Amino acid sequence: MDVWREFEHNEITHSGAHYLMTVQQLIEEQGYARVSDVAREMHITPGSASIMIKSLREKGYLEEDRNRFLKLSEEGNRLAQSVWSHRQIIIAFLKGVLHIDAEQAEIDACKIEHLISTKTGERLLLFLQFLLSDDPHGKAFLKSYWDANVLSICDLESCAVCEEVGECLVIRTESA
Amino acid sequence: MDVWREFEHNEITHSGAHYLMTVQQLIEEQGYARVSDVAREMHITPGSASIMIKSLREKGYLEEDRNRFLKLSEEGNRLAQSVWSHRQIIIAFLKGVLHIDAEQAEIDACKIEHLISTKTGERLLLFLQFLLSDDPHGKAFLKSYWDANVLSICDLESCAVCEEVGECLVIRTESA
DNA sequence: ATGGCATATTTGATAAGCCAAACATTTTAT
DNA sequence: ATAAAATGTTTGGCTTATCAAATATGCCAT
Repeated sequence: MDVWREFEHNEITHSGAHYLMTVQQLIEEQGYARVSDVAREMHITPGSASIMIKSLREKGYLEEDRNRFLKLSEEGNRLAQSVWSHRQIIIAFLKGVLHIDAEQAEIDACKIEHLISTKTGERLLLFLQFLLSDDPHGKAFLKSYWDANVLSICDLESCAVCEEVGECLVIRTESA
Repeated sequence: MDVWREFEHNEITHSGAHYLMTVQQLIEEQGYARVSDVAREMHITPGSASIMIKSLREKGYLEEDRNRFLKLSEEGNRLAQSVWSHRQIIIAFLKGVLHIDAEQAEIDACKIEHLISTKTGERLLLFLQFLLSDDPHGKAFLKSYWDANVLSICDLESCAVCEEVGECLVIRTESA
């Protein structure tokens, strides 16, 4: 009961998820991540970053070595990966199926990526995978759907299934 | 830029949306809504409700008559209606297409209903409407998709397109 | 080894939204 | 008409996550 209060009961907050993903991204891009790197990247003050990162350390999502270089714990990595995957899947669906423009798709995905359940993420992925599979019904359906609805109101330059759908699924299935 | 900060920039907060929908629901069900009715219905203290309702009044979403009976302003009504429609559409998609079980579908929908853009809600509705239309590609696709994927992992008692999809769409198109 | 810079942390403030508890007001019932 | 019950508001406290500004720590170069 009180489904509406579930809004706060999440594995990670929106803010927390973005700290973790930023650490992951910085390590990938430049090999390391310190408090100030995260702050710069996220456009928040070092003070805010310091406090939030301390809290994420205490929760076991982040670790710091003797030289103050951050890395994700196993749990932190799992979380960041999960949220990131959800984002890719949602963006692929919004752009590739519903033909939402890229900017809006990213905003929508960013808002809900940490809120959808594992099950929903999983099923949405299966759905997209089927649409891209060799089964002819998927393509026939999409074509028919776009012909009937979307093309007439579509504000995208291209209405083909976006490349990103394919990319995302590859990345996701590799890392899963 | 800073897409992740968009999370806070919404027309209404999660909490606010539920206050408005509760007022709407109470008026429908019992003809009136006072501060204490809303508090009781939402399982929050009258103090909290008093403060939040004052704030929603100041923002122009709620009005109070001389006898302290609440009603939605035009803007409040529009917002509540919009969030409620989004919820119905998302639930219909999660249950009817992805075969997420009812309980999880409601939780997921409740978390994201106030966060998705108007465009996304609109397109998702079109998508569902097409799936339910007379066009044969929709049905063929769904059957093929479920045969290939979902039936094998489906934990629902029934895998037919849920009744709710139809209901929701009727309600929505009537009120739109 | 001392000044200067980058980096990190702490402090005090803010905003939302909840709680409990005290207080105020209004309605109802006798 | 007055006591009791229902209803509404205020106050102070809590949490999360931000900011600005002050302070601390460490590092490098002269």
